[in-house]
Amino acid sequence: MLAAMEKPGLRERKKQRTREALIDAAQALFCAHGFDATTIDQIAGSVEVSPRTFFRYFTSKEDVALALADDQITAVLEAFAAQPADLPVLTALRTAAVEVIRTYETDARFHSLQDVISVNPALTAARVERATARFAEVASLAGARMGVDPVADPRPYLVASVALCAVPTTVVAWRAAGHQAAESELTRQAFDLLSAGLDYPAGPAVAGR
Amino acid sequence: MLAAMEKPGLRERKKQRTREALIDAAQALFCAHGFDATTIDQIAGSVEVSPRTFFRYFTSKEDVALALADDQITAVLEAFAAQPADLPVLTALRTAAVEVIRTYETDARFHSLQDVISVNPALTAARVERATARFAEVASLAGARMGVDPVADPRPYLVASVALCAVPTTVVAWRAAGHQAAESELTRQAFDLLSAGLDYPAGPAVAGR
DNA sequence: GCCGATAGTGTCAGTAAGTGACACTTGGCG
DNA sequence: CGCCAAGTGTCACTTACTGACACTATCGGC
Repeated sequence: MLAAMEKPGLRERKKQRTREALIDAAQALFCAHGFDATTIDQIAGSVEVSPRTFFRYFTSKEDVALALADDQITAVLEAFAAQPADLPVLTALRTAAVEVIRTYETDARFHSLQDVISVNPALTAARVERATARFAEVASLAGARMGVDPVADPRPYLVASVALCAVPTTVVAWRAAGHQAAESELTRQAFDLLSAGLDYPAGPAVAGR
Repeated sequence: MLAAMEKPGLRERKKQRTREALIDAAQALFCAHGFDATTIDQIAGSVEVSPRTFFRYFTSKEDVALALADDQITAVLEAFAAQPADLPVLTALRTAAVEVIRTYETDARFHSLQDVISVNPALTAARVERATARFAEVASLAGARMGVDPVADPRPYLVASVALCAVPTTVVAWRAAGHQAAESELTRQAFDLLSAGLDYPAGPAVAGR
């Protein structure tokens, strides 16, 4: 079960190359013309592959756009599991998330794709959908960390949903509003605010609106 | 601008009836056969209207399914604005959300539609999309309540995204996991946990996995 | 009560996503 | 070489959704 580092055979490697090529082509086209304006025919065409074949690699147009986002979630999961066991949940999760985002932050391809996703509401929502599909995994890890049963206690689920869904969404909204701070910094900030609790008291009336 | 309670004319009323009829028909069909298995032709047909006309009332199939969800968000917005100004943000938002959900909780139609949405990932995602579109409104209200500028301070946005996106998602996940508690109760609980902060310390190792 | 502007609807033709069936090509292997 | 199966292309099809244009029914003024 562990030994699988063998060179995977010529066929397998070709398949992998096709997959990568499709992702690259899709990203390039999405960045150039936008998500909606790009057709499957174009993506497939620019890799010299039939549209039918595209759908043998990706279940939908969204799928190819979110391939990297999926990898990112997986990476956060792994980093979360690797944190020292005595850390409070959100602290561990924050550290994991920030670590992962730091890794991607230098990747130009990642950034332009990030923009493509942020700009398109349907894509943004689809990313949340992907995240939702993995709540159970995060909740399970969080529950173990807290020493509670994630089936009996709603808190691990809440932590998972906030981390996988609210935090990235907030970051996107915040960026879209014109604040160009680094993703990792915004993420760290969001987690810290969540740690402290969100029930801010009423303040003095603010001038203007 | 205030006087608009006039009987809106025969034409307008007919339009409204068609809209309601389409929503009802769609809901019935969705509940009976599921979202994907229901076609626009069926919905339009059962109201004796052309498919083209359907798209003059709703921009998409999702749109008709989420018509009620939109109303719900609007209701929460209004209830939030109506809360006493000296309440802490999350407390006010929690009260508003619980009030609204209580209202809908007795509506059988709402419940079956809720199930239709939860069961379909694409619909769930679309609902998140709708919620995301209204972050700015909630953030603005929250900012005013906190006495801070929602453009300069990320906290109102965080509150908005958690309330509109993470909380309902958690509730759905929690229900899907088999816990049949009332929506309003789960929502209240989620808000209370958020108020207290989520950074739970590491606990003793839990038996089982 | 007639009549013209206009809102609402139907018809038709078209694009694009996504799927199933089947035939073909090509890598892996005796 | 020649077989098997994975991978791919082709074709035909369904369905969501859109634009153009013609038709019908309401509403306003006369």
